Amino acid sequence: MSEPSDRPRHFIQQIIDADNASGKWGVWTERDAGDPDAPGAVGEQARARLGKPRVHTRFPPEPNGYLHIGHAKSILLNYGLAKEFGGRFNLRFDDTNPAKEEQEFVDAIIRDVKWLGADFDPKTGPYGGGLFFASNYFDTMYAYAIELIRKAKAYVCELSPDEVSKRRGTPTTPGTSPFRDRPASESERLIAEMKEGKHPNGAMSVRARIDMGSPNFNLRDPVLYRIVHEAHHNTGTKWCIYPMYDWAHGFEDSLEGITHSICTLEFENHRPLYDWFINSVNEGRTEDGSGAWGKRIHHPQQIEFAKLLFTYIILSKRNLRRMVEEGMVTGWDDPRMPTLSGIRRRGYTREALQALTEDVGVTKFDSVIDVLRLENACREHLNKVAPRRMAVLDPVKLVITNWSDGGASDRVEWMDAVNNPEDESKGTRKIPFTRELFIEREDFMEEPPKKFFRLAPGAEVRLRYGYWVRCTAVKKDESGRIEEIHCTYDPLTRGGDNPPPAPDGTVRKVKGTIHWVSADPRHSVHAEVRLYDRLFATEEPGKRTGNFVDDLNPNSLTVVNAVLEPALGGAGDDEPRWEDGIRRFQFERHGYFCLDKDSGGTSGGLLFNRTVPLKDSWGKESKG
RNA sequence: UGGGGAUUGGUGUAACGGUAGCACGACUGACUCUGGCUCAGUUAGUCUAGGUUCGAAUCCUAGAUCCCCAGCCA
Repeated sequence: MSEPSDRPRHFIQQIIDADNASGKWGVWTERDAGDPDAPGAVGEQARARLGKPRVHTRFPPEPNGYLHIGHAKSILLNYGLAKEFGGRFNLRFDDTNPAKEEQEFVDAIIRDVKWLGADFDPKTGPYGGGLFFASNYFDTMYAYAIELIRKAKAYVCELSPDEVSKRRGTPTTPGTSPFRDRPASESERLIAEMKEGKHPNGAMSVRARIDMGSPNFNLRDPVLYRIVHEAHHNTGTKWCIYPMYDWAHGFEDSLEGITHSICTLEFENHRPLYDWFINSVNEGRTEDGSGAWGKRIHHPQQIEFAKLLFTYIILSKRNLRRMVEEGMVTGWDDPRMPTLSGIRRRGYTREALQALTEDVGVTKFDSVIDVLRLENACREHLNKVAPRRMAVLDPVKLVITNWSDGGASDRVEWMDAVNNPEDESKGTRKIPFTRELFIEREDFMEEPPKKFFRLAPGAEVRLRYGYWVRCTAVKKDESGRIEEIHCTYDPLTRGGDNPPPAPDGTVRKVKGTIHWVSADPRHSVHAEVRLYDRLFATEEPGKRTGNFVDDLNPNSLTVVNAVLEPALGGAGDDEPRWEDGIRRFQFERHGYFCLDKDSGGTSGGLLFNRTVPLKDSWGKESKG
């Protein structure tokens, strides 16, 4: 199923190759390979999986915010590995802190992960391993905690959070707790009381007894459970104690049979803890379950990689949340936001994200990707598939003074326009050409600089798919603003084609081609078009002043009233079936745009978002 | 100045003791009914200093720089 690739294999693929070769994780069996009788690709994969080396990955978000493009790398990496090796991929909510987590985020995350194409559902996804919640493992984790207390590897500590912090020690001096040697029976009684809600928040905690002198602070008797009297989105008020990340995470992976637990670099210091907890539970346990402690539990391997960062973009959940809460943007799905919901609404495609993440690779080096690459990945995909349309964003009227030479002056000529020059199969559509048109104001200059190939007094240009026109006059209002550009057209250039050679053999050429839309209200539609630019004006928002707000780009949104060719008024037969339901177009010579979800809403008007502009080598040059 | 990671053109990434390659960008040019696309070409790199070796980006030693860690966050 996975495409053969000549790309070099990144370090995680190499680890898995080696694991598979050594048989480290065993093979898929009837018990965990999935339903072989399921219809289609799901059953097919389940059958194909049997007897093959196990590769089981997961994406474990905390539902305390929306997912962003950084997460896309992790999702695509984990899902991609499962797919490449014919394994399975889980979506698991790491919902161990009721104070921060909400159902809204759970729903949004599920939506975004699905949109990316990482189908975790074993009923529909051939590589789907399932949807899980860490909170469903709380009972098991609690039992493990009791086990560790009985093994003298954990204790209840009655130090306050503040005291624990104070007694943490320094890199070279060990920390202390007066409770680490108390009898197991006492700890067992207290943890039960904590669980029953007999103690207020912060009164005590359960701690692992590891090494108060470790230079790795994570090992200085880390907290396993803290008291939190708060309702949980999944377990309600059942629990008054909640497990900490380190204590919970390895068990979540273990319980789900995860083989490769992939996380980001900052968790490297936590790996000893990940291993210590599982090893501690396994101490005294046996392969066949004989003995006092029962059967050994599965021990996945944690692997860390560098997260994805971009220039001009902020990806900290805390700051994204702040932008939403303080109204710097309209919401988590504001098209300027780097959230998956935001860039989806902006018009980005999952294919672009897939291509980009594939492109930047997987390493342990903290790299920062130039946003241009994100934009380019999007252009590259959209260029291949987006249907072309004509739209004038800043209209000025163009009047063809000799239109009546070719017939009635109010006649409409229907021109053939190519839908996608990159894809002949997309065919053509008809666009109405009339005596009065709109062209882009910036496509005309009274005193053009050298190399300005567009319209100017006396100059001739091609109206794309229309006619060649030559400017003969300009009409201005009192303020000197151009109201109308008067032109004559050449009937021999219908469709925008070159005219036949003159009798003496010379071929007339035109340098510029500009787009246009009929000015006749019956043959055009209007729309609000939102032109988005970067949310931040500096490469590293917040670097200068310490506050990212200072680097907000005041021009991140420009709203214009545009006039569009009529085909944009409704879905056309020539449009692709976008799998995610979003209708995307290229507005010729402008860029890529998509219909906003609020389009045709209460106001009834069309509403487009600019996803990304086309590259513009003229704009670059003309600015100097 | 404790511990854990990392360092190859402007950016990202390969080379796993044997020709430093690829992609993006930038710059030239060609082509073009989108100043888009496409095509061709140019540009530019092994953090430093020693050592091992016939041969080092790769191994060793010392150093430099950057990132992470003292939440009852994840």
